Amino acid sequence: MSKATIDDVAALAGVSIKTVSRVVNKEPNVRQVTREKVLAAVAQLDYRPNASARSLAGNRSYVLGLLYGTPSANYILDVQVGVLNLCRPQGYDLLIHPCVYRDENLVEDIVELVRQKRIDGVILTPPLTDHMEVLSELERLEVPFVRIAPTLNKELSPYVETNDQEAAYDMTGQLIAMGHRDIAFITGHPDHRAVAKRFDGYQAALKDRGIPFRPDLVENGLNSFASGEVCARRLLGRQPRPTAIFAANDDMAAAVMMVAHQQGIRIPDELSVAGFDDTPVAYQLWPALTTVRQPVQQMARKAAELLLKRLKGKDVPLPVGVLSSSLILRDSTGPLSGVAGS
Amino acid sequence: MSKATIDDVAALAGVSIKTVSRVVNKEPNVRQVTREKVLAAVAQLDYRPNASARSLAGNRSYVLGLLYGTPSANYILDVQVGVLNLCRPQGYDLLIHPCVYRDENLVEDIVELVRQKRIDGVILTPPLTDHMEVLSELERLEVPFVRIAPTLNKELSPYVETNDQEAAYDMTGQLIAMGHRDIAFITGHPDHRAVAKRFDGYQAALKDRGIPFRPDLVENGLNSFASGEVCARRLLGRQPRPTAIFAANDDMAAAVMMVAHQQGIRIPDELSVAGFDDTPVAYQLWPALTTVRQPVQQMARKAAELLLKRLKGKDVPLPVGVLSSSLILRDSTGPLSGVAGS
DNA sequence: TTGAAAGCGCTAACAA
DNA sequence: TTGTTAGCGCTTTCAA
Repeated sequence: MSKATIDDVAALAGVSIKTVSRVVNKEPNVRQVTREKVLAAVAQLDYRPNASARSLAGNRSYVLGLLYGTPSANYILDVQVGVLNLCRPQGYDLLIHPCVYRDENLVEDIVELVRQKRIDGVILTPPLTDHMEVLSELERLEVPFVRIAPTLNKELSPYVETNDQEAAYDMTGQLIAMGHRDIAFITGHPDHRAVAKRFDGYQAALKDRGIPFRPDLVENGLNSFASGEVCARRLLGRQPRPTAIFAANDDMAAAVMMVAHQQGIRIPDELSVAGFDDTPVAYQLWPALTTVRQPVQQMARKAAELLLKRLKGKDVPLPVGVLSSSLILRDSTGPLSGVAGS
Repeated sequence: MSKATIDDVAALAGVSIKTVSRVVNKEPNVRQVTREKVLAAVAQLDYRPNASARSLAGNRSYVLGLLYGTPSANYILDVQVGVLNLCRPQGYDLLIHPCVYRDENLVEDIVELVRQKRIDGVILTPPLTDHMEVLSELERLEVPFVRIAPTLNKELSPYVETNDQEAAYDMTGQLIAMGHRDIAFITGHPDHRAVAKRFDGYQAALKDRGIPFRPDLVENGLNSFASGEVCARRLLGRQPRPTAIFAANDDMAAAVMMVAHQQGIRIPDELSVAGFDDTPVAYQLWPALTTVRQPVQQMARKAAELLLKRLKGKDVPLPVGVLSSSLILRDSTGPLSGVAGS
């Protein structure tokens, strides 16, 4: 009973294998009685279609590939969950494929994956979303793909994005509204262009509020805690010292908080700190970190949805999903003590 | 050129397809000249064996399945990386399969995955490692599996484990050596038996050092930050107040630190805090958290290694891997101020 | 609405 | 050391 094939089912149900195939694949044009007969046989034999045979004959695998560089664990896991939640109920599984962005075998690895496993579709996360070589290779392979938060060549594929820039703009606006004028910014990793938009939002907010931009209050981080620490030390040495620091991600913001603690700078009384991403770290810090939450799971789910739609031929011309990030105001930001608000 | 088959290669190389198959699968008994001819043809045609055909004919898929409940993102990602590092170079890919431990479809889902995708082997992480129903189903399906940190029925499969209990023992010993006597413990989620061993280590250390066990200094957490917060408030209300709190994981330890901060209790002067896992949170907290680091990636790698060995028939009788955790002493623990060390 | 027959591209006996 | 011949279990024309 452990390995019934389509022939067994057909024999038991007294129909041809083609009919079994129709029923199993939920195709139309099968009489209700026939369908029921087949389903009964399927149940009785505990029949499971063999994915390999199906894949070989049908030239598709019911497997999606998830390609990612090495962003944070939480981000990736959220993406995985979001994608799986949508695609598993539809019979698709997920093959994961972490990549090293600067690896010379990057493209070759991907080609191998797609061609060998007959991957039906690919989902890309930053910074791979903007790796032109990868993108053109995927096009050459004619495998449909969808991108989460791409920044370049958006016409190349369906994609999902958030309003990062706007969120950074709003966060900066909040700080300004609290009375801050000397607001520093720690940028993200240069490979990670999505993160660059956050800096744009910061600059735009300053400009719109007529706050002079101080280049000495910008430090370039690499998304890591360690890089944030270096930036924080520099920024806290500037004169006049910034009264708020906005980091392009939570890890770097956490580093700012640590440096501030070490230097006896009180948060938020003497220094407000804001991050971006709302990682678990954010609420485990003390004081809890003000940050921006991206709906990562939903983005991934939406991306999977767009991809599956493509696979099923519903060829909507370049569908695009836009989801909103939200400000999470916690305790690490506040009005300057002894400073009047604006 | 995009879809050469084994026949094309055979034709171009002037050999039979069986010979091509031999070369591609690195089988012995092929003359060097022949091998080179074939490899040249493979390169020229950019031939990639079709995984589905291979799987169908050979009755195996070159895909491993990773089953996990919902432990932390970092843990899972480390496991994924560790497994992939070992299995990708050997031609195996990884299908991920997050499970809901208490879901009634749990077993059915797994059966479907294994049978449909013809998964060659399965890797289990806690708490699924101890889910008897899942285990016996896997046995019935006759799919080889390996477990990471199982606590029950260890004879059922190869497995990899660490010396959790010993590490907890050592950590407790450290606290005692620093002069602490009233050491509290926050236990982990009851489904997660691996975490229970940490409590055993704590108790053993107290006993061996002749420190009376105070049941009022034990609180039952659920591995989450929120549960840790509740436990911390209770523990810090006990009389006499504990001078150290050892939590079964970092998230709960982080909660202890937050509550201490809120109550104005200085760390480590008035309270030492220790965690377990060395998650990124640990060093982003202030003061940085003393904790225990498990070599998760290496464990996963080892697990994959044991599994692949099994698949290749080298049937070592129940191989077992044991790796060591290490204490990471940071700033959240220290001698009591004004209290003489032991 | 149903079925018959022909592969999909490979591996696995078995021969030679 | 190499080749021949069957399938693996499905999907897909194309007929009926």
